Amino acid sequence: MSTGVDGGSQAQRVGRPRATPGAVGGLTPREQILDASAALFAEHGYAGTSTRAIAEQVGIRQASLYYHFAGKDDILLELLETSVRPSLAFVDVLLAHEDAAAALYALASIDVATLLATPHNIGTLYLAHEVQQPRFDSFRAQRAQLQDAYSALVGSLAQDPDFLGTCCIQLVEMVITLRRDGNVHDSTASRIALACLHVLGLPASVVERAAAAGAELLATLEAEA
Amino acid sequence: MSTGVDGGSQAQRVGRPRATPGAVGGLTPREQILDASAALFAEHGYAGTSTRAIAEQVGIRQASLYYHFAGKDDILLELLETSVRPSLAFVDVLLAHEDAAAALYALASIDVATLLATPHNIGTLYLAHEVQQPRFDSFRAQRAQLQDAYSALVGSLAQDPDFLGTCCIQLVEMVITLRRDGNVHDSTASRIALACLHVLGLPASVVERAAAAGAELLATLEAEA
DNA sequence: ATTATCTATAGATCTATAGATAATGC
DNA sequence: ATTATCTATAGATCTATAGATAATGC
Repeated sequence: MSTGVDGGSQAQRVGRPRATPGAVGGLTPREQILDASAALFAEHGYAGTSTRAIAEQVGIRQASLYYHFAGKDDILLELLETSVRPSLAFVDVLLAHEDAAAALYALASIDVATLLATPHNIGTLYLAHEVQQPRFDSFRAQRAQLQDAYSALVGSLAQDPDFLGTCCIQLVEMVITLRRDGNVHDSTASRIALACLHVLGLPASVVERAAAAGAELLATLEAEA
Repeated sequence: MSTGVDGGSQAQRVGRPRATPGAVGGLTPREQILDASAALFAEHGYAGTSTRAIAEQVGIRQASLYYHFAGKDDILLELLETSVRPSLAFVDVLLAHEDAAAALYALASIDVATLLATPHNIGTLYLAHEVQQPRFDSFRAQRAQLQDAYSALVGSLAQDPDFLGTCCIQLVEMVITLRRDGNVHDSTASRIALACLHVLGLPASVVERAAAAGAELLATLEAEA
């Protein structure tokens, strides 16, 4: 109802065209803005990125951003929300799964994969101070849901689920740093998931079995989706 | 030679006095600026804190900051460096220690304690994007030394020391989040140190023994200092 | 008529410098 | 004379709004 964007691939676009028509690549202007913002926010931080810089990257004028977004904070909010959503979709199934250790392994793997799939390492923004503002409550609430899921899974495996759940989240978010520093390998997701099992203090035999079961569960979930 | 500050507790200060003489509390103006900056940087981030806000908190005029610091970045640099230094002082002794697992436990404990002792949770700034700038190379170099120490200790205990060393650092830095959210307890340091041992995948018996030895080593080190 | 851009600009910052001034101790 | 502050300000931002304009499809 609002923007009325094209559904087709390279459909005729309505409205005044850009001064510089360059590299559109099938993305709507809105998507282009989000993509450019993600890249700049991840590199220079939110406060360190001006609306002018975003517009320049997209190839439009600074003021034109405000046709697509009410403000700079709306861009960040949308980026943050799209980066947690995918992981949350799996939480319910995993919490209901009978083997909690396997479910934890799968959740950590998925979460790492989500952060790796994110354009331009958006995860870097999770610890940005701006995110603590009430403006981003909805994002933090979603992130808290994920936190709760970790704690719930840990609860049936070890003492002190809150602390150890936080440990798991922390280990998962290590992928943000690894990615920033170019230290990501194929095995990164599985090694982090394994570290989550280890940090609980489970015996090696249990960890081994859970990792195998978790990998299988993961394959099943991916096949379904 | 430069500032020529007083050594005495409440010695007569030279120079034009403040308009608002309020709460000095034995701190030199320079220290007051650092303290105020730490508080504001931790709450609003570096880019989100103006020199005006810092000056206001201290009770001086914005321009007066530049008598004590060449620029805003110099303030951040000094804050960052004072926050890693203490941990590094112990690295050499710990690397030379015969029991690597105990040494790792002690290093993690000390590092957590360092981050907890920091005024206003300066650690929050470690992941700030500004810190990636060349301007802060010297800080990052110091932090890298700490990283190397973890990897070296892990090296004699498990495969893949780089990855697992990063896991340990990540677990240690969890204290930053815990502190920000008000979730720090007396046992936080020991629990994080224990988690570092667990994440290596060591058997429970080894972990238990190492934790006890590590705690003892820690007590010895603290007694010396 | 509608859509999506543009130009121009207001108004509010923010950092850093220049130079004046009010204390101090000698 | 020296030190540490102050006032005043230059110059460069930065966000967001107002209103003009150039395309489109009907």
